[in-house]
Amino acid sequence: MSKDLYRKKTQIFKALAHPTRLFIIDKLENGECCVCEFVNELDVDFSTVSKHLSVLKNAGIIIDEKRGQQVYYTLVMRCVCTFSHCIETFLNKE
Amino acid sequence: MSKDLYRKKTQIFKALAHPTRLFIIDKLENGECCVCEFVNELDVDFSTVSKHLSVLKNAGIIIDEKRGQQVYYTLVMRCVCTFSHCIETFLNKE
DNA sequence: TGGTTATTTGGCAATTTTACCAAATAACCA
DNA sequence: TGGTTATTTGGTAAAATTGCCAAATAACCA
Repeated sequence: MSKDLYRKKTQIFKALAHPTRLFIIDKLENGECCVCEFVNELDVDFSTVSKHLSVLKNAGIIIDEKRGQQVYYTLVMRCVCTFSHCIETFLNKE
Repeated sequence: MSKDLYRKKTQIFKALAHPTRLFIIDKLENGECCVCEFVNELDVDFSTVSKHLSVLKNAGIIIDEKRGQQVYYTLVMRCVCTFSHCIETFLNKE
């Protein structure tokens, strides 16, 4: 496999490698959410949440749609959830 | 889900988020390898390879076994491969 | 138009990750 | 025992990531 493909794949894993971003993915598993919903549940600045969302968006894991004043995010790379659940099972065994 | 679980899950993703470590995982999909095999195929210092292996080992993704002078590594978190293939499919679509 | 709300962007200091070199350890063999 | 090979560990400078604040944008409403 090419170096470039490994680099691109790495970007996906890097995008997921943060507690806040994993929380966002978990919430999105059950359907779209607007930015304000994440801000309400996370104890971080709204600008920080926005930057985490843009990391996931740039990686192609989620997409955004503006409706009125709000921006809604949707999970497109659904297999992240499958893997995430596998990790949970794995962690429970230890 | 607890903050601690998110932190632990993040460690798994961080451990995977490097081109060299993804290459290692790919090779291990087909069975165990010794450190020297990775060093031969990667254009980095052997101490660097060793440190990447220890990152994966500490995350519980691979395990090691010493036989003679050599150390062999085996992939235990096999679902990483499934996800890795999903990402490849995803990247090919774009 | 002016004000309010929702979100993103720019900038920056603190923290984390990375890769190399040199040195340490460990197993084997002469 | 001494030398060689395989691997890990410690140290360090460079690069990347993070989270906050302040400022910019963008949409809505009075």
